[in-house]
Amino acid sequence: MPGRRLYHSVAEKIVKLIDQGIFPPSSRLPGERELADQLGVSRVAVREAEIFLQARGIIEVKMGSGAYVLDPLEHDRGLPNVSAFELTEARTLFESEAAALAARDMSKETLKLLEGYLERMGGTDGDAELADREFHRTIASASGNAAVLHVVEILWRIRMESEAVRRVYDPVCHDDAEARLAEHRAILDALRQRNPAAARVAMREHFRRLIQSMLDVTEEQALEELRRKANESRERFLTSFQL
Amino acid sequence: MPGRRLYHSVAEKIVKLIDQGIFPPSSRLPGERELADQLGVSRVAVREAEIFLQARGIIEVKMGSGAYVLDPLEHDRGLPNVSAFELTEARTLFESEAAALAARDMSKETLKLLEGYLERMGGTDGDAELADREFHRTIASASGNAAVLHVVEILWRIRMESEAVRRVYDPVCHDDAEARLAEHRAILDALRQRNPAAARVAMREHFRRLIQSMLDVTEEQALEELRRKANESRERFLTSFQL
DNA sequence: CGATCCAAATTGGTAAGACCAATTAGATCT
DNA sequence: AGATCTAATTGGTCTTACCAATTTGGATCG
Repeated sequence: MPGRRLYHSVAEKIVKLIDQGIFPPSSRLPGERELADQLGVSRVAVREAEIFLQARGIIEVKMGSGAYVLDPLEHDRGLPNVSAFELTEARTLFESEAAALAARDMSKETLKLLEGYLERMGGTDGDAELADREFHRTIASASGNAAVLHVVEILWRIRMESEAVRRVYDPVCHDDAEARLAEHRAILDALRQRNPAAARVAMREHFRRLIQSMLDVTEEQALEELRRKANESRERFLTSFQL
Repeated sequence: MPGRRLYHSVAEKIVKLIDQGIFPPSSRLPGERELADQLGVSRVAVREAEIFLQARGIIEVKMGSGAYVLDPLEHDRGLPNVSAFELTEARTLFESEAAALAARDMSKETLKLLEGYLERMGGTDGDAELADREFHRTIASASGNAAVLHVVEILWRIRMESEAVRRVYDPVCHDDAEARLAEHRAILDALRQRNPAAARVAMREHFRRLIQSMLDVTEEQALEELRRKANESRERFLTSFQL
């Protein structure tokens, strides 16, 4: 199948242009007739390619308007409906077990990798979140169990891509860099000692403090919401009085 | 998008016929011209629908031959490359934590559900595997944490759909019904006592015995492989001698 | 009677052309 | 400057024609 039909090679060419940034997310592809001209195929082949790409969630076709490149975030990514608290509780339970498993057999190379991520987490170049993710992913990988790694990767995908989770995590992570760094250092120390129980405890401690910070932030968000509603009531009352 | 274009409604009609079992996996759909007649649309609309369904991995189109319904197992399901042992180790760590979490607050309804699944697991109507899955899923659901449930569902999907895992699990599960039932009974008892530590231990014990059985099976499989290779060598030697 | 071969039938693949439906852009009017 | 209208541009559906690949059925041969 792949590559045998004309529409498939047309689709591949379009995807290449998207990947090269020539047509970034939200941009509009040339019209069917123009693309057919440029690629030296019939309009049917272009239409078929675009149907294929639409089925794959890569573009969206609008009648009379054109074909638009979808932002990858607009795909259905199969993310569950999970709150930040639920995610953090799950991470507490599962990532701590991954850390304990990894601590049994740490290599020098892995420890050096983790040290490097820790350093980047303390940096100021906006790379901290990615380094954080890689720190955790490296630990899961060091467990030597592909299923464990897969689960940790899924948890991190939820953390990075779920709107509901980000709304709570982002303000917390904005304010807690120092505590987070210290906790990750403690995790690394336990791993360096190849002490599974210590690694489990250090990882759980990290998430316990994270949940506490999240409670602070969500309380602040709830207070902000209450204040907003009180202001609305005040304005409505004054408006009624004036009428 | 959905339902707006003709090809989309054609695709939906085809999927309905597949879901109704009228065109089961591996069967061949009617030809484009015939489908176009039956549905009262042009052949182009049928082709477009089939391209869409092919992009979704639901059918496979062969030139000169026809469109064939794919077995769902032939999709790319995004399954990681995980061994049966890795999966079981991960389940040991993670499902035991889910059970401990669920044990904190078990409802009468959930316990009754679990009892029902246990009964079906002991039955002889080939329903045991599904009941087993639902037993575990219900526990994860009783944890009250959607992220935990999501992880357990993913682990079960790997268990059910990964060829490598099934090759090891199936012979084990064929032989160990009695032990499995007893272990699940122990898990249910711990949950009934709302004892998180006991639930964790019972779940881990279930997997410890499963891993032992898996070791037995894989040793048998390895011996079988050695015998097969020895037979091949013998046959090759005899053939050479005869030439 | 079974196996083989070959032509015809059937299947999907590609294209051109016609016309309809929806949107956008530009011109005109107030 | 904003509103309205029209033409241009866009995608949507269909018909027709012909090509490429596979399957089927009948004829022939051993």
